[in-house]
Amino acid sequence: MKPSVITIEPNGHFCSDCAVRASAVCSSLDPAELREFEHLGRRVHFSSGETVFSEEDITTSFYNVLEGVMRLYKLLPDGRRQIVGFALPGDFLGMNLSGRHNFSADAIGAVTVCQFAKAPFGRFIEDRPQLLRRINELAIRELGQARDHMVLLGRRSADEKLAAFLLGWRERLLALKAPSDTVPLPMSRQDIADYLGLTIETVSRTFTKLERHGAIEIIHGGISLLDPARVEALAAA
Amino acid sequence: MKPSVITIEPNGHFCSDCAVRASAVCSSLDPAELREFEHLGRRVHFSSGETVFSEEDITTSFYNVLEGVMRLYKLLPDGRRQIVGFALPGDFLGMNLSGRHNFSADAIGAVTVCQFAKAPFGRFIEDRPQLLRRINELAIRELGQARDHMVLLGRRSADEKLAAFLLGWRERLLALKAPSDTVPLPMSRQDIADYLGLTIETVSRTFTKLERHGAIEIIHGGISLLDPARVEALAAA
DNA sequence: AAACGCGATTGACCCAGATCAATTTTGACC
DNA sequence: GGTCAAAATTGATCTGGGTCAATCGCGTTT
Repeated sequence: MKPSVITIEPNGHFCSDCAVRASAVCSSLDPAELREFEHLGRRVHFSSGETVFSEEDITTSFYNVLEGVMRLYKLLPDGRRQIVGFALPGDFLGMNLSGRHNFSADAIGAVTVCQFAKAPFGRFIEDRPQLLRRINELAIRELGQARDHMVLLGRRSADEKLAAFLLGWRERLLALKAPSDTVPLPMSRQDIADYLGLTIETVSRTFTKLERHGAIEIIHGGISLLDPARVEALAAA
Repeated sequence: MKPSVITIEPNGHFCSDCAVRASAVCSSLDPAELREFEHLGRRVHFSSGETVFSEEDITTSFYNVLEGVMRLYKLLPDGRRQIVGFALPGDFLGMNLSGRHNFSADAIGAVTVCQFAKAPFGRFIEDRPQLLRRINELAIRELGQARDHMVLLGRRSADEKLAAFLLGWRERLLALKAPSDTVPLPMSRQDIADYLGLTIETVSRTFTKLERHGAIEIIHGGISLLDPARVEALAAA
C-alpha cells in the first residue's frame, strides 16, 4: 500500500501530555529538556495497511509509536515473510548501523507516530547521555525479546507457539491497558502465522483446537482466555 | 560442565596490545582512558565445554571475548535447546535489564575473556558517553543479526539454513582472519542443529547432500566451499 | 593393537504441519 | 439489504524433516 500520510500536525501537541511520556524514550528527559524536545518531533498519522518505512529505505527518521499497532517484517526475494515483531505505543524505531532500516513497518489499524528527523535528533542526543542510556535500555530489552522469539521459532510446536504468543501479547498489552482475560488481536491470522513461522491454516486450526478443548474462546477481534492456566501449561511445555 | 577457571592473570596484560583493541567496546576509548580501563578487567581462561555463565545467574560481570568461540543458548524445561548465537573475539556479553543473564554461554574450545565486575564498569561508563555509544552500536548490530536469524528460523528450508549459516559464519570470520574458502567449524553438528532449528541428522544429511552436489567438501574441522556461487544461490533463494 | 567411547553418518519409517482446494463468514459499499 | 471481495475456517492429501536405530570413523586408553 502507498505511504500516503493522512494528517500532519507540526507542533500541534505537547510532550508533557503525551500518552507515552512515561514509557517511551522521552521518559529520560526532564521537563526543561522535554520542551526543547517537543520542537524536534511531529505527529504523523497512518491509516490501516500503510507502510511507515521499508527495509531497503535509507533511514531519515526515528519514530516513537504513540497510538496503534505496527507489524515489523522482513521479506525473502520469493515473497516469504517473517514478522520480526509488533510495535506498540512507547516503542522506538529507526535505530540501525547501516544507515538503512533493516526491516519494514506497516500500520495495523490507525497508527500515530512521533517522527524525528535523524540529524537534529542525533544532535539532541549528543550531550544527553541519559537519553542514550534510555535508548540502549530499549535496544537491550528488544534483544532479549528477539532471543526468546528465536527459541519459539526454532524449538517450539505449533500449539506451544500459539499459546506463548497469546500470553506474550497479553503481557505486552498489560503496560497499556487494564489486565483482562480478553485479548484483542488487531492483526490478521496471516500476520500471526508470519510471526510464528507457521501457515495461516495451521494458526486457524490451532485456535479451533484450543477452543474445542475449552482453553480459549474465539471472539470478534480477539480471543478470550477461558482457562489461562491451561494455556500457560501449553506455553511452558 | 563445571565452571572451573584454568588461569587468572590480574593485570597481567596491556589493553594497548590487545588483539581486540580495534573492534571491541574498547575501540571507543583513547589511550589515557585505556590505561585506566586496564585496571578494571582481568583475563580469564576457560577450557572447552566450560560454562562461562548461565541463563538464570545474577549478572555480576560483563565479558569481552578475546580469543575463542562461545555458544550462547537458551534451554526449555524439557531440555530442548536453541543456540541464539556464537560469540567471537570482540563480542561483548552481559548487557541486560533484568539483572540476570537471559541466556547461557559455554566455551567451544579454549576461550579467553576479559572480565569486568559490574559495578566498577558501570561507574567507569557513567561519564564516558562514547563508551556507552559503542555498547549501543554493538547491541544494535546484534539486534539486526537476531532479526535476520528469525527469518532463517521461521521461513527457510533446511538447505537454505545450512547454506546461509556457512556463508554467514565465513563472513563473521572475515573480521578475524584472512578470507578463505575453507571455513573452520569449531562447533559440533549438534550445535549447528540447535542454532538452525534442525536435528543433528538433518544437518548431517544436508552437508552430505551439498557435498554430493559438488557445492562443498566436508573436511576435518570444517568445510571447504568448492562452489561458493552455488551456496550463495541456495542461501538467497 | 585391541577395546572403548563419542561424534557423525546413514537408512527406514513416521508425523506435524504444509499444500491444495472448497466452503463459510465477515465486512465494506452501493 | 443485496452484492462483492477479502479473511477465516475446514477438509483431504502430501512431504520435509523428525524419530528411531544401526553403523561408521577416529582419537584415546590400557
